[in-house]
Amino acid sequence: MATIKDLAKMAGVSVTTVSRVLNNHSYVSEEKRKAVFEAVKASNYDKNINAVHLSKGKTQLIGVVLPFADHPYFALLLKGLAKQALENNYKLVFIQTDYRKEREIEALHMLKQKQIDALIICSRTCEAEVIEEHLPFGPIVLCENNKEIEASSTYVNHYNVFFDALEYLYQKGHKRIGYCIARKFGANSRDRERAYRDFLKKYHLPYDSGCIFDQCLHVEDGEKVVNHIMEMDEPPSALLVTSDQVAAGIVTCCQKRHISIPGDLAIIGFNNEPIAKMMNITTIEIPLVDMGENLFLQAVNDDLSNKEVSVQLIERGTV
Amino acid sequence: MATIKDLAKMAGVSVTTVSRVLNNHSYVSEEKRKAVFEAVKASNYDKNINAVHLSKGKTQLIGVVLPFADHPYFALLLKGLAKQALENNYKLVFIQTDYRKEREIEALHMLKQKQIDALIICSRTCEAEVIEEHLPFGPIVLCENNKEIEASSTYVNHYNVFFDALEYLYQKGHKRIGYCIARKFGANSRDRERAYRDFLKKYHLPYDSGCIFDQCLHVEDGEKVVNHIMEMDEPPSALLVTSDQVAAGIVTCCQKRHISIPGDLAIIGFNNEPIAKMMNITTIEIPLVDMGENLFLQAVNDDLSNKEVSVQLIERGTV
DNA sequence: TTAATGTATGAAACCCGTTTCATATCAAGG
DNA sequence: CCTTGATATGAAACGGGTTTCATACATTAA
Repeated sequence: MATIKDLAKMAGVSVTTVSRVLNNHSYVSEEKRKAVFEAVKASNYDKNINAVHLSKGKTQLIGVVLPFADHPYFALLLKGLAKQALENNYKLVFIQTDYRKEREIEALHMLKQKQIDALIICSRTCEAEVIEEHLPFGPIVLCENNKEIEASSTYVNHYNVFFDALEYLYQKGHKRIGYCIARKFGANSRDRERAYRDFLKKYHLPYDSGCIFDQCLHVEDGEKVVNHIMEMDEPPSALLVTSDQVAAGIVTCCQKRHISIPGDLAIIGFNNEPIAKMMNITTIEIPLVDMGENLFLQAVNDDLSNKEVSVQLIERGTV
Repeated sequence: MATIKDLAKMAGVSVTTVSRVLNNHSYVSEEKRKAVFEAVKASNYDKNINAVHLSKGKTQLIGVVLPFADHPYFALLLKGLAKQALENNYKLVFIQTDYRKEREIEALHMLKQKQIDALIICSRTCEAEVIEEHLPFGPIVLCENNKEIEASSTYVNHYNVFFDALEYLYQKGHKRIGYCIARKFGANSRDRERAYRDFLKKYHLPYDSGCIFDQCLHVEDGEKVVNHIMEMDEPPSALLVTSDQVAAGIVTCCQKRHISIPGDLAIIGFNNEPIAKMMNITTIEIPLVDMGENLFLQAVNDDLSNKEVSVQLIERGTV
């Protein structure tokens, strides 16, 4: 491949002038500009973008950390991220962690190594301190309600959302409510557990860890939950299910087993995924695409901000 | 940030020696090796990876072109890609095209600019010639049955698969069969249309463009299909649906409308997505994660290969 | 004893752009 | 006529690594 030096020789100008032409700087005569463009065409020249990156200290690359993409929650966040990346002339580096710390650290490392200009962590596994250590190397944006870390974030207030949803079910007469989450120890899960405990305390209801189902992510996990519930002495009469995928699985499975919804079991899903509409599942809509877009913008605008997004209960047929 | 020069000064050695230590080359005395490591620790040094990229002419970055990730088909491909990327110490650059040519070209451009070492195109929109033009700049891997382009590929033989599926339905007594696809003009869709026409010819059945539904991607598109079918004078008795998402939408919608499946309408889905199992949908399993893995490996091993993967009909309750 | 080989180290070239700085011309303003 | 500012251009430094080449000493084989 030709280099900028070759172009300079071909066009009979200095490399500086070539660079100026290629970057649309002013103060270049029309004559030389033309000569450079002709050389570009003749040699099928293209920049070695790595030289640009090195020189500028920027890569127009933003890292995105998420456990996996084959779930609507992350796929929709990613969609929003990708949309803004495109509009702002950035590319995304996709870092799939499977919730493994070392992979998240690898992503942080890319920031330190200047391979990416900023890092967006859609779901965190590392300790807060590890994140903080890397803050000097570039913007890190989080998708959680975390005031402890000095970083921008876009998040759902899962404490409030959960509490409100529990209240809603309580008003509908439910006294024994359970919930399904993806993993026990995420930041969001902890907020939800706090809300759950506070709710139980408020109404003097007993806490039963058997009503909390974790590892619930995909449609097929709904079946596990239903199987489990059928074996319980005192099964919950209502379930908060933090993904409509799982909610859909539960509803489908209950149909097979002739468990009436909402009669025997009420369900509130999350995210308002398309399947929730199709299956008439009551759900809490989270504007995931918007959140993705906002996360991206926070990553490139380096002033700190924390944005709480609002969610909406969509009442359908499962409560 | 400290540079390799600073380290050299601190450790009292040359930059060459520092580089050797950092890259684990032999022929460095234990004494100097130690001195360098101490300097690294003391200065919290890390490489500027862009300098490495420029120097080596490689970035350990592989571009992935796909229209969007919020669909199991692409999300699962991506999962396989990400798995192998991790194992082989590469990162993926995620390029969402929404099937827009200019974005695909941008991805090809990244290859020319050496920002990525190879490009994997999961779903192509550009003309073959555009791809071919970029072949000199690095490996391009395709996810389609294309012998015309001199590139590696991993693909499903959609002609055969479609033909076999149509035969299967024909043996079950269906004479009027339709199908749902995502977009009319992809490579896969053309193969399928050929199979469809050949099948009709073989059994002297009439071709009716009204039995072909495109823009079918998500669950909610299933509803559109059902609405359309209900208004047809001669509706198909069976449908090949190239995504279980849509198949699930159709099944759900038919339940609401009291259309019996498979009685009034038989359905064969594609991909064997989890929802197909939950909803007992007959489907053709495509090993998407494996395909993703293979695509990745083809991208980094630069010898050409074309791998046809085999699929499997999973008979369940919708035929 | 000598030639060949292995070990150890550093100077300098190289990868390929961007940017600063110096220099020069020309037109407008005072 | 002189100063100032806009226009135009190029040499060289810079970003920060990797790699080639040259050199030197210590072994080892012949």
